[in-house]
Amino acid sequence: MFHSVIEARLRLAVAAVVPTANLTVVQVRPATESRFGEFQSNSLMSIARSLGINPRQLAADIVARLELGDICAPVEIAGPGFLNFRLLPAALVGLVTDALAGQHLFFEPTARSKSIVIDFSSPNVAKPMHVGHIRSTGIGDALQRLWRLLGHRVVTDNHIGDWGTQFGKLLVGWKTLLDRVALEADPIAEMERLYREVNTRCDADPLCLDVARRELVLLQAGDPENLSIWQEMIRLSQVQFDTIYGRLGVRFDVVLGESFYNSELAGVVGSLLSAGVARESEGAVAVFSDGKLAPKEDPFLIHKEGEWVDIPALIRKSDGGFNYMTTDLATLVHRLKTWNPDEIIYVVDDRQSAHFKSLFLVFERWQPEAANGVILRHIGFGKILGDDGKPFKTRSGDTVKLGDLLNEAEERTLKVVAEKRPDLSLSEQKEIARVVGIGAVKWQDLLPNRQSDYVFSWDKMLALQGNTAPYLQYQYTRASKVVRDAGDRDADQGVVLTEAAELALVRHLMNFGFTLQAAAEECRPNYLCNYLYELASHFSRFYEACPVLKVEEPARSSRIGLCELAARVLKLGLNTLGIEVTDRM
RNA sequence: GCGCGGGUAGCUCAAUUGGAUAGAGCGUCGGUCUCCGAAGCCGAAGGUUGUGGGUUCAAUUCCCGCCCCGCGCACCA
Repeated sequence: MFHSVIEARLRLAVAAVVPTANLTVVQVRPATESRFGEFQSNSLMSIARSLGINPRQLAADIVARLELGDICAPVEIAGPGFLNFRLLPAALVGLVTDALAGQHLFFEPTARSKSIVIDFSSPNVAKPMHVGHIRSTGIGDALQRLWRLLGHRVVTDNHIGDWGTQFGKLLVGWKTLLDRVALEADPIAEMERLYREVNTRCDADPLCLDVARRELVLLQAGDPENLSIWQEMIRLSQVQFDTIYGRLGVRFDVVLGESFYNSELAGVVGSLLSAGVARESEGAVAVFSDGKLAPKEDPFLIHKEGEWVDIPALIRKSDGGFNYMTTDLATLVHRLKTWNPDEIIYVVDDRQSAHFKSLFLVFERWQPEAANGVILRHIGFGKILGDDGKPFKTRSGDTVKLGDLLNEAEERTLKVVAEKRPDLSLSEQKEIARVVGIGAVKWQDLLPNRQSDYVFSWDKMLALQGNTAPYLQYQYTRASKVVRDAGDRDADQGVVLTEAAELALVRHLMNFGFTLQAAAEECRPNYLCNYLYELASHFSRFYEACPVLKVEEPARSSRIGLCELAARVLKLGLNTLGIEVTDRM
């Protein structure tokens, strides 16, 4: 790709002129405006600054050493020291020709493949998946697709909540209140009912709480009856997970729930104690501040009533039970041992950022060498809000179940499809409604910057105009329709790029790879969303301005080719976000 | 109180992490189908980027103060 060629050669030139320069800061990026050419570099100005020399003079010296005559017009030095790169028309034509010949699709796999574990979704056993799971699931799935597309080795791991204190109450409910018929009809709803009923009883009756605790202890001790009930609850929940993930097109390489690590937890605590990282406190075992960080940076300290006091991370409760910190440490160790990854990515709600900060620090203190060899990243995200600016709920104030949400998305879309396309059969309409409805939910979720909250709106996500999944999917159908109607393209006619709309489309296609890489590295799927929306707009303008099937050769074949490439990039890009396309809608 | 996010057009959000004249969508107003799919396209209006300083060729972005909003702050995850 031209981007990496230009960047590599620019680095060579910089190294020749300034041998001491840090070459990683030398970066080339797509030009912000077409009048600046195809690519630009702003890096020389900061290098000049750190060297205390005139940036334009430095730029002139470097440009004199720069060998790009085979692909670029003479490099322009603009303003205080920008470099502007304009591709030769033949280079652009060559790039498109190669793409049409199947040699690339405007991106290239990484030269340095990493292995990455991605932890996302993490639903709980015996509870319905709800709207809160969209974000982790959608963002996590998009990220794993992105990293894989670029040639990295990815392991996706669904860390299911299949262990914990809630099972005491669930067991009591199962043994005393279970309605077999209801369980048969809707197992999740029945288990949810059991939990709620026991929970309210326990709030009023301490005796009930005691019973629940006893059931939990029995479960943890391996009591056969409780164990088999627990396994049945997991099995029933897994059916729900599989249904939802099937509809979302999400799959995991491994599903290792919290319970998988039970046998490791005592060892983790023992190891942390003997390493001197943890100590006993008020009957519990906890990790305290080691005083090496400034109080403000230290997650194990908190400012209260005028002084800094300890807020240790608990790894064993005073009753002997373990916390999720302990489980997360055991999980981390297991992942390192099993996959030896370069990076582990946790796609979890931003509200848990303090937990991950603590987790990573505890691990560093516990196993410094291992921690040194892996990058641990908490990829957080904001909440989904309703129209009222408060967390998104149903009218009656309940959490919105994910299955219901997907149903509604499909139903609402079906109404639109039935109205717009009465000529299609019902089954075709339903298939379109499925693809568009699910796509709309995902797009709305992936489009905003992940760390900010966003407002959930049926009307906005299903709107047929504007920055929505239906708009992109529609542009895809237009492009692919032309390609279908065109029959075989005459490759011998060559690629001709004369119209402004053609050039704008090609320039944008060319930036696909740059965008994929940025989106993956920053773990920001919205970069790809923005890119694809712009691509769809560029295509639409091109389609409006340039007749395809009705124009003389060689423009005809050339433009069919552009439609084909736009369609392929749109489809691949959307698929990388976990969104499907249809040929008709 | 302390920490972490956030505050950008009437509304909902971007801004490739310090770049060139801060961009989209919705809404408003206007134009555009005898012509490859109008679920489209074109145009107009709309901004002191919460606020006050600072750093520099350049600040929505980095630093400091202040004002609002959300979230978190040992034995739930």
